[in-house]
Amino acid sequence: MCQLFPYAELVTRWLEPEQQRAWRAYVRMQGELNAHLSRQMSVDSDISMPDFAVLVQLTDTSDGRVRVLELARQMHWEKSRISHHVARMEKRGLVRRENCGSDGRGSFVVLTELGRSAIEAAAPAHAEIVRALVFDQLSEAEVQALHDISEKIFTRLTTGECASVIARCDADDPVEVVPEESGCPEA
Amino acid sequence: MCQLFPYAELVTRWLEPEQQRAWRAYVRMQGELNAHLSRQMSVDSDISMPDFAVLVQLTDTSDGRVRVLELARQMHWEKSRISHHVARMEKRGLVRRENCGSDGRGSFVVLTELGRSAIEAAAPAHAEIVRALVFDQLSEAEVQALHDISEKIFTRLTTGECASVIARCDADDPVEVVPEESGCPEA
DNA sequence: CCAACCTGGATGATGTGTCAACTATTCCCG
DNA sequence: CGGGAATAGTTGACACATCATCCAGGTTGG
Repeated sequence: MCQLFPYAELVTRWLEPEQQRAWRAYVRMQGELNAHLSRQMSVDSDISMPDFAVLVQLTDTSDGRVRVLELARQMHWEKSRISHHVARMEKRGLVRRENCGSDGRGSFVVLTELGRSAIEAAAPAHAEIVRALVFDQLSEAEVQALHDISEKIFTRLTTGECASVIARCDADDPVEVVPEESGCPEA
Repeated sequence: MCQLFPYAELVTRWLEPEQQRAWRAYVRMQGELNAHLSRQMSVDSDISMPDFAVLVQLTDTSDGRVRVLELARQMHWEKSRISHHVARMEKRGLVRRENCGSDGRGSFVVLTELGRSAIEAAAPAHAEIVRALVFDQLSEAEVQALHDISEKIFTRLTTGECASVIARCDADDPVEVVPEESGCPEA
């Protein structure tokens, strides 16, 4: 009755006991949190989390228009993912594609009015639920720890031999991670 | 150039600055880590992460056979998810379905030899990569913090008004979370 | 016994993510 | 200028997740 979750036996045998407890707790939490945020988003607005993420990027630019691959790079998505997703969003009127005059192969993704109102409607509830589910549970020290832990792992992921996905999108540019407090491992 | 990631403006306006930093770092890390683990798993073995999770559950039982909904409950998956996934795995020979004698509607999911050897082949590399990507980056204190943070959020997710998904599978039984060191918030 | 209901599970539609291949442009170099 | 090579983006096939719906086998109350 202790195998509430995967990784009970096989995996965690090669991790220290505290490590395996932490890993199982993390994986489980992360899965539930993602599911919960997605569901909540699609319940109290008409968009999904991926829609939301795209719309945020567009909202962040002054003119609400971004080149497709630029979007991919900012979001750490692969180009086919962004392409497919933009196609779906276009079908629903959340964005629109426009040809790029200066580069014949390129195109812009442009925020529509519908898209703008959709994200404005969705954002407050999302922020609220993140606060309620995550930050209301944590002390200041834990918030700091969450940040540091995330940065360390992320840095490891985008450094050295394992930059795979990311490498597909920004090729030469290793990845724009602000060191900020690296204390970077030997890898 | 600071909008490396979603949630830059719209969302995080309603979180404290340190909270928004932590949230963005977490979301980004979590996305990359999931992607990386999945890719790695399918590169150096013939199974996916979801396959792996199912196989772990089966391996954990003495006889390698579990009722479908029991599996769903253990993994916090919804029944249709497990049903679809088992169907795909069956097609590849990793598991097999067997009718349940004592209950005419029920069926067991049974680990096959192929399934057993698949997970035995996949597990070491997976454990190794988790260690390398995660635990090699963290101090003991951080491992502890990761555990505590995850537990707090998970507890909040599975307590009170927001037990939605989970509620779909274990109905009456609120959820089997061992308190273990709750220090549970007022929620 | 049988009708209403509940439960275990399967199914189909749709949205999403990944990979591999493809097209069309632009760039670069001779 | 011309012919690769790189770049921007699309497409199709497939794996995966969710939802709503369905069905068959149990359970219960009359």
